[in-house]
Amino acid sequence: MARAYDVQAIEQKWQRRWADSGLYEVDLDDPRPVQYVLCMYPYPSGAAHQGHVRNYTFGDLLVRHRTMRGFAVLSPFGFDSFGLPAENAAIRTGEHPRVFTEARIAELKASVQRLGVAVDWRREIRSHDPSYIRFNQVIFLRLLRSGLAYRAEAPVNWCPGCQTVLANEQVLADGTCERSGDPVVQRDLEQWFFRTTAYTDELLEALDGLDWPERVKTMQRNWIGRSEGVEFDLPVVGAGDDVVLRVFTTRPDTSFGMTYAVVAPEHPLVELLTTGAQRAEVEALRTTAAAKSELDRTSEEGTETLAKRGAFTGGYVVNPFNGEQIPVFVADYVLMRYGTGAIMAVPAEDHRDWEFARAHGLPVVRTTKPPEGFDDGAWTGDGVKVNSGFLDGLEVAEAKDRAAAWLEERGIGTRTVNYRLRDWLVSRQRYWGCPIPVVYCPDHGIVGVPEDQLPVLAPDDVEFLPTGESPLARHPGFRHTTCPTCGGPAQRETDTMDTFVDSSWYFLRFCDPADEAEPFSPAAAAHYMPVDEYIGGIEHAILHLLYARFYTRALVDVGLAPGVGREPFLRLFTQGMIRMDGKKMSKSKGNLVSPARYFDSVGADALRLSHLFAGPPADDMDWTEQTDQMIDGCGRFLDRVWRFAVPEGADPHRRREGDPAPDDVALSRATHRLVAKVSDDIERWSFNTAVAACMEFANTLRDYRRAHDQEGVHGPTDAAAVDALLLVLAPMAPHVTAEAWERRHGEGSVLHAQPWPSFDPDLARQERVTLVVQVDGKVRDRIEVDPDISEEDAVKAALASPRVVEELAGAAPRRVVARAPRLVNVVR
RNA sequence: GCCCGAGUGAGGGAACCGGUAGACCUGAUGGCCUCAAAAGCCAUUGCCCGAAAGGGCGUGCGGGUUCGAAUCCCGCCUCGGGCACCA
Repeated sequence: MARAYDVQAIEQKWQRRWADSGLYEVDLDDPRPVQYVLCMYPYPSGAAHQGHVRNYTFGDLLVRHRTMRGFAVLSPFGFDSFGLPAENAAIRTGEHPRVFTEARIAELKASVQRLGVAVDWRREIRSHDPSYIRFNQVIFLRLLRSGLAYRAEAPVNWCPGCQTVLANEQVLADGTCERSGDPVVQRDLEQWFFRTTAYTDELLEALDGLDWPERVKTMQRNWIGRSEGVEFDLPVVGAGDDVVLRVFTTRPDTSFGMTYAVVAPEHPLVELLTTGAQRAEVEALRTTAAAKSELDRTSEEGTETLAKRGAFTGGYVVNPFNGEQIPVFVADYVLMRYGTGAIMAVPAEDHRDWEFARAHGLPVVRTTKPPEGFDDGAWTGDGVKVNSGFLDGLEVAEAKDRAAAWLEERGIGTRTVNYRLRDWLVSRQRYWGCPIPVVYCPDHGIVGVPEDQLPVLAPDDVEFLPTGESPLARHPGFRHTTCPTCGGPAQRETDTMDTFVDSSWYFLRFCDPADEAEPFSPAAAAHYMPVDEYIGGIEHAILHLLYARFYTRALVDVGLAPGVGREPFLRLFTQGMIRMDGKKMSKSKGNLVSPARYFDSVGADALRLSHLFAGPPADDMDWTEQTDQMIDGCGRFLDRVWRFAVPEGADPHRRREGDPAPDDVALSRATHRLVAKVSDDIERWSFNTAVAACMEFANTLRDYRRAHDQEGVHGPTDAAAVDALLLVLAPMAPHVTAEAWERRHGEGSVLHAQPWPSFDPDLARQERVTLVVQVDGKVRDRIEVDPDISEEDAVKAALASPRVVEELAGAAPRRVVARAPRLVNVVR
């Protein structure tokens, strides 16, 4: 495609110019009001792909736009550089993860710079840098000291073949190890945790005040999974007065309908409940349950398996509501870690209980009257209570409350809240991550490495073997150390932190990236935080965003971030993903379309513009055969803009001065409308229509110039139109607009240092608007009217329309609806 | 199964509060320019009837509310995403 200007030379020139001028560098003493615009820092997987381009195009638009609006915009960039892919590559090729990772960072950084993104590169951080590791570890130790980090036994995925713990991602869907193919089992091992559950309620409640997509907030709410209910005791038959089975339910109103109870295989009362005759069956069930991972336990379905997954213990408990004895089953679908590890079963009002009761031939007693015509299955909806003693006749909500109060009065139950959210397991048996700075001393137990000895760095002289075991665990020099307290021989922790820890505070480090004394100065963090616009993929809706919210609170509470707000991200924008052939475009799917070829052909401006123009930023975008043509179209548009702004050779348009003629005023009005429209569209993230408005304006400008070919265009009006177009396009296609501006206004005039254009609302209003005249809701005429036309005059004009006169044929209209100046509807 | 989100020309999309459906772009067709091509420029482009003027239909499907529905309500269908034994 032949272009109107030298794309490569101009883009290179301005990228250098922006970097050299420090236009986008901000400091604490900057007098301008602050904005913090941040794109989620990327895992460096190599050169940028289209997802990055889309992300950074949106972010850069905001950075440049807000800078022009007079803000000091903090726009940092960094790399989430620890992670599994580098270590897997090391195992495959023997190349050290650092070498591998830094090469990928160089590639990604080069392509981000080639995109022309405005970044304060002085603030670049990489999570594998020793300074970042150091403060990661400082924070860990502070959390440890305050009890927010702790070590405990937890069920983990264990591969017997590899003799190691696996991450969930390394367990295949069929429950086998991705490397050895052995079935993965659950094992209890000591692991490190962060106490996210200390903030459960706050994390849930504070969601209401966030300017985030409702979808993301809902996902977080579901993930936290708050459920209110009641815990109460069922006395165990024949086991003495104080032996009780405690159950949790959200439906205490259905208690009269419980016809059996179920306990988890690991439940401590299983031994006691199981009778001799049932022992073999119960033991068999417990053994298979223990061998299964939770994934297995939760993936089976159907009545047949339900029958096999539960066994009668032979024991009975008493329903305190009606004194009836009910059998106790053990089943693997009841989870020990949730609630009390035991449930009451009400088959009439719970789907799973219904299925289980059918499989085991257990009775069903309805306690909520189902609606007419509903006769089969569990009814979980509202209704009037029946068969429920003192609850009879009440509605479900009221009955829940009464039943709970009844239990509390008798001292056999309490209202409780259960959550799905668990503490965050942060230890990884991995090399390429931040070492956990802890030592195990035979005499002093867990001892944190003193802060002045940080960072604890992983040694480089390790072997990467395909055993699945971390090289750190096999490195005697790293492993054997001395106790910081007593100096005696001790063992170093060889686990590293989950990489989500790194990404949970990098936005704070960006505020003060060179600080050698502390993770960040609280004053600097308070100055820039919270992030005003956080932009990234929807795939981070739960984990990263929840962890970062937790971590920010924890940092405030342990005293590292006084004065910083508890919510890190004021506004969140989740861009849609790019799909190709119906699949997400990603490296692992092998369907990447590299931005590099567009940089080399149409240039960064055209590629950026096409991402903005393709559709709403939040929507998914399909990359098809037509996408290339669309990108070319954006290049053609930029060529037109260039030719408008920088005429080649002699200016083909004669220019006149003096008073503007009506046509000139019309162009001036269109210019004000353009500025108004683009300003508004950018505020509401409607970038695609902002681009469309620019294209429409270019058509208007073309028509104006063509119409005045003979007598000449009005110089000042024409120049103002072109300048306005360059200014509003400046955040979208920064290079070509910057060059065109400089050629028009002379060396030293920097487009992106100009203030964002203002507009006159009076001029931006349409001079004439189209009044639509309908008869019975069908369009019959269009009349050009003054935008201030009164309703009365609008009706008068409509009724005078020949088309309306014809339709009415002399009859009086039954009704006339007027919405001046847009519409009059004549109803016959 | 439950909870979200989305369905508009040949394609991407626009219509922000219920008021001209299809802005803008891509593609396609025809034309101008050219020795030719590229680039550029011009015109047409939802479907049907009609020579035209004009008319009818049309926003996944079926109903409803309204003077008026892509937009609101009810019931379906399809696609995408999240959660998925959480008691």
